[in-house]
Amino acid sequence: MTAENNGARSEARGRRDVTVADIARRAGVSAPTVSKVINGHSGVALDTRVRIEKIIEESGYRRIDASPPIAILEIVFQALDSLWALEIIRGVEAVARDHGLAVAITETRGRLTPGNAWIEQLLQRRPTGVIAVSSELSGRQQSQLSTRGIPLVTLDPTGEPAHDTPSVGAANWNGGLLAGRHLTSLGHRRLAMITGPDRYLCCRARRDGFVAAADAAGLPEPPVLSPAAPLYVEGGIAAADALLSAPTPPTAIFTANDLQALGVYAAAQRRGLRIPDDLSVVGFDDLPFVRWSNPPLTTIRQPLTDMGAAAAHILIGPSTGTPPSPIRVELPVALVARASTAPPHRHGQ
Amino acid sequence: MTAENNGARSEARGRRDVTVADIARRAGVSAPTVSKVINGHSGVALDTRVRIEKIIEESGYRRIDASPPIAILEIVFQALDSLWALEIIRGVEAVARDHGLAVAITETRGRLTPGNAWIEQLLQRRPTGVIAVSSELSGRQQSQLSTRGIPLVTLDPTGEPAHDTPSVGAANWNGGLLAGRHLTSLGHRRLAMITGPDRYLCCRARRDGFVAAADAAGLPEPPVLSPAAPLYVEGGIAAADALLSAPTPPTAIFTANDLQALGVYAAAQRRGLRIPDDLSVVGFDDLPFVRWSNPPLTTIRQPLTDMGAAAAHILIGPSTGTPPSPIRVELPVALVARASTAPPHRHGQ
DNA sequence: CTGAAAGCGCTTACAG
DNA sequence: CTGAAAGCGCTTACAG
Repeated sequence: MTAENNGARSEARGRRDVTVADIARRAGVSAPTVSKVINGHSGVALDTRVRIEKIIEESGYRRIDASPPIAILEIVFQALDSLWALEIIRGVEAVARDHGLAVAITETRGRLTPGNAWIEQLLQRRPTGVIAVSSELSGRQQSQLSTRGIPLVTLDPTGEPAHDTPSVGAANWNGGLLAGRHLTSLGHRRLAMITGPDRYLCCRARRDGFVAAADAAGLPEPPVLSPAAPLYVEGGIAAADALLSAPTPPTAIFTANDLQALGVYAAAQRRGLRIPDDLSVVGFDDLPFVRWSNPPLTTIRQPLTDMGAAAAHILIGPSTGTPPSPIRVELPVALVARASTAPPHRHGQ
Repeated sequence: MTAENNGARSEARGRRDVTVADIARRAGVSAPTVSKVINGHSGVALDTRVRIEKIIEESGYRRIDASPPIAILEIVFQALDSLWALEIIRGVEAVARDHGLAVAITETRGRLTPGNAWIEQLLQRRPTGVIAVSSELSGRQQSQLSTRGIPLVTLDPTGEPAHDTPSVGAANWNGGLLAGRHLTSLGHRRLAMITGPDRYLCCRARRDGFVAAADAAGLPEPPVLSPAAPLYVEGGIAAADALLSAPTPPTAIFTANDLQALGVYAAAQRRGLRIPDDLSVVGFDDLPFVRWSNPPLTTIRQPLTDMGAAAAHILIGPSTGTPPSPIRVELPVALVARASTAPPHRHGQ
């Protein structure tokens, strides 16, 4: 008996599979210690653990008696409550489908880092790959995945992207810049922005790009920035109310996403402000229904479906077995000018 | 060490798993002989083989280190392009989550019956259950599932519900009735409805309920029914254009879903018709964003999230192993009166 | 924190 | 055709 094993469906393999014993030998430790590392048990010194993890990684270790990975791509969302999520799902699904994979969805219910119950369950499913959308796996969770050869991609990462995790995002800073330029070139001088939660890097990038555009246009005053508001309609309403109550209110508002922009619509409506005559509004995302809002919303289009597809490709691409290279894919963004923006002070009909 | 095993993720189980050794004991043979039978190797007398196979069957033997059926609920959609789908996903996800199950999504891209490639892949995944949303599995597909003990539930069934498949839906006929009553009690006499594709039973039920309300109110003429229109904004625009071009246009339009209602908004806007002053509109679904449309849409609320949750419960409930009983769950529907409806001919401000 | 020892479920090679 | 023995990959319990 050579390459064949037991306790497992023997699959024809060119080379002998690497075993726990192999790893132990290379790491100069015993098999039980390696076993502990693989299963995330405690009782292993940090440096030993790190050394072993590295060797596991290099060797491409996989349990010999493990069932083959399930043909599933897992997506983790913080919340599943906006078309935003569905657009991403569609992109992932289209690519997964073409490769005979299903798509599994879980929601962390607002938690930035999914719980450990989640990862345990996921590990049992042995998916082909994982896409974390606006979520951050803990270091332990990341190594649990890599130990088992399950690749991870971050979509629209919320914080410092981990060094070795590929990520996909949009050109957020550029989007903010486009919004700012559009408004200043229309002649607006008193700009404001409703910002999103600070922990999202994407929101900060949008804000910085917007401020940069105002700066480049030589505006006398920088844009007024609202305190961070939730990325929902309600968040937009509250922030817009505050902004529009100022002694000299802005003539144009850029929002961190489309939902907030709809909130600005509602707040403006209540005050009898007409859009775009009295107030210009620019959103971010270009969700399918905003072209049907009244008036149709000018917004920065983020290619959510393409982003989902790109993430899926990164996961599926290396079907040869090579782990995905640590890369960052940044997809372009575009201004979609519709009817919610116009030159300022255009009163009358 | 007793029920614990190795070479496998040990899962807490109430009862000890049956092993090859157990079977050997019961069959009065050695473990290697049982092993040969299981793996289809030669060198076992026919009667021995038959006896062992019988015991394996009875004992429900499963390799201890084999992966258990995957803890996944599969949802099949025809299209994944509306918040409608996401609401259902959320409902399923919440229940699945509580039971440690993931949710997998596939899209048939407009096909009423998913392809056979889909079911082959699904069978390999061994999901815990399947929810078909507005789709119909072929008889063969249904029996492929039932053979493997994978339960199926139909959500919002499009046609004749199969006799033995449980289904979940909304009180569509009643919803149509509510819409009609609301409009007639407001004083409307010239009603119209934009209908959905005929193959959807839900759309026909909505229409029939609406017509029944008009009838009950003693209207001189039955509602004008548009030809079947796609359940999207564009479908609503085209159908509304036709309806509003009539010599004596309707004063109120009921649509087969919210997206179509937004299409009516767009068509009305183009003609300079104000809602609700010149035209009342009632939608169906109550998608989250329609309360932010301008004016906020009066609509029939369909509890999509609850429907998803109900479907998941039917699948998960019989965790004892009994198949779900053939039932139909019909969830109630409610009128959500907002600002898109008013008495007719209320011209002036 | 570490690993020798024992054990598990399963399979192979081979003697009868 | 059958099974005792040896072996595999992995894990657990526990002594140091």
